[in-house]
Amino acid sequence: MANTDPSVRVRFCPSPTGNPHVGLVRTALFNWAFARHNGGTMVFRIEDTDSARDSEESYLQLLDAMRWLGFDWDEGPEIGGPHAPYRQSQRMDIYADVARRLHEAGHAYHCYCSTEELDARREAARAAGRPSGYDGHCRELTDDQVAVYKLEKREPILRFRMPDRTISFDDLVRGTLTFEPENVPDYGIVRANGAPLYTLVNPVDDALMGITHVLRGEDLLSSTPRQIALYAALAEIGVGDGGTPRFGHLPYVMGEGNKKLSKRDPQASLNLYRERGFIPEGLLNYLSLLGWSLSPDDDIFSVEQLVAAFDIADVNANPARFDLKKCEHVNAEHVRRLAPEDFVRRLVPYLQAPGLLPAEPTAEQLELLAKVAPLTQERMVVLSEIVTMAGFLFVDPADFALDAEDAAKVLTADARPVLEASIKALEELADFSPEPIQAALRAALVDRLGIKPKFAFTPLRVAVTGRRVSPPLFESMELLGRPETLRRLSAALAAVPAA
RNA sequence: GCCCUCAUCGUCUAGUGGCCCAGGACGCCGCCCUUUCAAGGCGGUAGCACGGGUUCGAAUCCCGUUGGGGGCACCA
Repeated sequence: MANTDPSVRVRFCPSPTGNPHVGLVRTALFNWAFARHNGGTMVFRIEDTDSARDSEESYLQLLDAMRWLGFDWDEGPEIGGPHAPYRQSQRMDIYADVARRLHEAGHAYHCYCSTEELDARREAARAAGRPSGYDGHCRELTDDQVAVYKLEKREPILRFRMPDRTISFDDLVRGTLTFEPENVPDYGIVRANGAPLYTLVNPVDDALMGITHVLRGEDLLSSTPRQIALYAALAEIGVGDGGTPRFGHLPYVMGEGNKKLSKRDPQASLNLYRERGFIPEGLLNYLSLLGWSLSPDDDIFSVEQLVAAFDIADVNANPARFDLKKCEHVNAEHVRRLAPEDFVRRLVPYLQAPGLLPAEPTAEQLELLAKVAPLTQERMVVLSEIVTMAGFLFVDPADFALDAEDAAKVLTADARPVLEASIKALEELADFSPEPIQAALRAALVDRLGIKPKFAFTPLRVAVTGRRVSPPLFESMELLGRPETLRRLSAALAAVPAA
């Protein structure tokens, strides 16, 4: 195991817009694993400075997602900490003060350029083959110029003054990165209406909260030199302890084709995976494989194993495509590893969703679930499959219906003798449990009628469970009970077309 | 357009100069097992983007090309 460092302080700082998505989860996972591996501190901060896009609902979903995934935090919403509050919307006074001091110290200046002017000059720069960032127009305005702008009732934004020097840093996953000053233009840090921007609040809070390692998405890579410059300015005016965090830029999680998985992409939605019945163990295992690996020949591992081995230095730099098939496989492996009681407990909500179980299941219902669960555990990929696999046991007999396609394919005239012989054999059976059921049906159908097992049992399966794919047949019959089993076989017989 | 970045089977990856005519996993294709579907077992398919260097030796180091991705906001 790599050396650990308890002084590590990392943060996960999403902005509450839209639903949590898998890219966000992977970022949270790596930060959390890094903190826990080192015995360091995990800070959870909410970056809600964009009132136009942030929502309380999204904030609540974020908290819920973190808890469901099993991520805990040492400082943050609901538990507080030495740097509280941890929602940026509650820290506006701090930012206003820092912005003022930055301005006074000459690290930032008022910029009166209008959006239209900016756009026009940007276009011109592009056309001329020059870098298209801010051109420094308002860097050194004279008092007269400012007076004119004020007369025109222009409201300035506050813009950070980038130093005229090469900035390079040692990225934890990419090595040394270097940026020349002409490519890192001055940038806005406070809106004209006084609201601070992410470009200001993110580094300010990282400095104030003593963050030592910033592990974030690759999309923030090119803004890193700006933040490093801001850090230096903050140190100069006495904000934070003067240190600059190390940065590690995680590769993208890509969707279909070659585009980054975006929040709008349905395939990216964490809620979707929860609803389908992915379990946190499976999802986190799979997500960790996107850019990292535990060992050369083992893809399936626990969160504990991940934490024990995780090092940001081992993370790949290249973007990874999200592969649903593999994600499902990894999840299935973890479903199989669940302890039986745990498995049963997690199944309950998936049967409640379609109304197969009430909000308060009875003891009998839970007992039945406990009996059928083992028959389904190793053939299940996601938990919601319990509905199609075991729904036939929980559905009200009056509502039981056969899968139309399966019935049409299997319950043909040929099935008539099979059903008749089966009903007879099962009526006469003394002990209605799997072994005797199998023996009796085999004798009646395979031995006596000479039907191949596959053709003998498939019609029974459809008649009893409603579909061609189900848990083992004889166990299913036992759990259903003789009366209902016979009733369904008779109903199927009645529906079979005459020969 | 400018800047940054990435590049091993279809996909995720192992590989940090000799252990690699490249290992694992998912997928896919066969076969076995079998009351269905899975699971499991066995076998197969498929890759170092290209071109130059450096070196006794390169998937591994350097340069270039090509291709992918990102940034260039009063979003985060």
